Amino acid sequence: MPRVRFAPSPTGFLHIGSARTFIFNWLYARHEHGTMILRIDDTDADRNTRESETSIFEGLQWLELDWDEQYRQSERLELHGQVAQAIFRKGLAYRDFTPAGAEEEKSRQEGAWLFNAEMRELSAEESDRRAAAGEPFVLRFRVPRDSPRDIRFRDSVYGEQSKSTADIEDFALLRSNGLPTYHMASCADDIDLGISHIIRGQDHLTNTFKHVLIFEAAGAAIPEFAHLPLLIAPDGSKLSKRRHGPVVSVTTYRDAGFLPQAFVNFVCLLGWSPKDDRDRMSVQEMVDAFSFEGINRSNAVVNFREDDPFDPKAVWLNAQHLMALAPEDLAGRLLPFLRAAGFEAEPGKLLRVAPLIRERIKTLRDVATAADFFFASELAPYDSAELIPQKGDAAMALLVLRAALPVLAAAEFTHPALDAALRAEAQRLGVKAGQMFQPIRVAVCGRKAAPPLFETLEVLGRETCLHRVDRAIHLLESRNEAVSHVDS
RNA sequence: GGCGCUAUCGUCUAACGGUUAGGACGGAGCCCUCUCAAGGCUUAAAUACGGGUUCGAUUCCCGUUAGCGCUACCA
Repeated sequence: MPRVRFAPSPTGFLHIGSARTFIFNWLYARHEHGTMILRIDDTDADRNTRESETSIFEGLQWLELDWDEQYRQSERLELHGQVAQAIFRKGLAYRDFTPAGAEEEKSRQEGAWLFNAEMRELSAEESDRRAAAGEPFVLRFRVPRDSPRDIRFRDSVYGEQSKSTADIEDFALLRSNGLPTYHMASCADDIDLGISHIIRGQDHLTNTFKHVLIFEAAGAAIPEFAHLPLLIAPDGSKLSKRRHGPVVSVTTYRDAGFLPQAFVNFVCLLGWSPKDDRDRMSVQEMVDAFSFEGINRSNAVVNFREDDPFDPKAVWLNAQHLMALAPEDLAGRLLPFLRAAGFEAEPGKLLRVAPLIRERIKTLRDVATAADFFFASELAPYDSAELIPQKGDAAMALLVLRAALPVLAAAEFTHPALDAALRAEAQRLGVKAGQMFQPIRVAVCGRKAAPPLFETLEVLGRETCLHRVDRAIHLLESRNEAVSHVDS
């Protein structure tokens, strides 16, 4: 049974790239009926914040994906130290007493810094003596130097990988404050937690050679690796909080009214393909179809813009998922957005409205602009010119609306009955059906673009409809007066 | 600089040596239609460049170019 982990470091909000790494791990775990582990990699006390950790959980919760085990790296420091010690005792690591940020900097700038021979060759006696004297040191891995050999591993995405030890520097295992570095803590935990597959961003591909060295030194089995191509901005730069702001945060998608399943769908299609022509997929379909073979190797652009923070395909997918939702589910998700926009929405009514707007909204948040007239007690002001139908004039609008009043007052208030009655009235008046419907639509909705008229009337109810049509008539009358006044 | 990785329409991708290089988003057009949508149909749009290998290269190899990553006592 595979065991996989998502190991974010709490140094900012959960961004879309990290979320994708979580999703790929989760998809693999669920596909293989394995174990999904969440591990907070918080060994860098200087940069970790509690707020960031909270926001990461917030982001993960929104995804509606779960995990089976949870750990915090800072609570496992003892283990990391033990593994480091074991490596040290085997002579595979050494103490480096070079003060932090000392002259080494210069030689590093010039290029190939691999190790400091003086420290690497320090005698055991002197090393022990200086350590005992309390001199701070960094514990470094002693990368084999005598006869360079190739470190190899097979990546499930990128294939066979190899790198000469001659190109790997003596990296740190323990910092001078005694805390483990990422490499150390991560490998020690991966060993201890029995991680079988490490699925992470491609930015770790070259780090993996170091990790293989650590696994070997610790006498542990080497896990499988699957590195994911990176997500990048339209200009090719990597996604960053500083440069791209909140558009890279998953909570931005949440707050904009994306459905988690749509977000998961969008993100999993970035760098992975089911190899058939499917694009809109349910979470279960993604789980079923997921495999490392479907992951490709080149970076994927999240196609956002300054003026539009969301990739058009994400928006389209969201609309697709919105339409696939059961009305009750949709209404339930719409409600908080409606309330946030200041509408006193009653759930029963929303359930009737939801089917009318589902094909007309791209995000949940759109409900505020698409369904406002259902919930507002008074219509927002609109231009009376909107009431004038195609190839008609104000007089026609007035005629139609006046005629509509008694029909609306008398007809059975159902979709088919209203349809029949208003069509008949249009015919009687000698106007086209559209010319009849449009003024009523605007009178009732306050705008031209709206859901189908009869369902709308039905949901709105007789009283509201009569009131709004009446108001529209007054609007037109005062408009006519104004016009004739100008004419004379 | 060193090392590693990558390269198909604007974007996400399919084509594991032989296709008129396919699909999706977005764009354009048409249809449907009480508006707006949704839906349907049509259309423009790509194999970075140069060498090989091969009867035949998007596909395999080499080089160039470009991009990305690592090169921290960050992860």
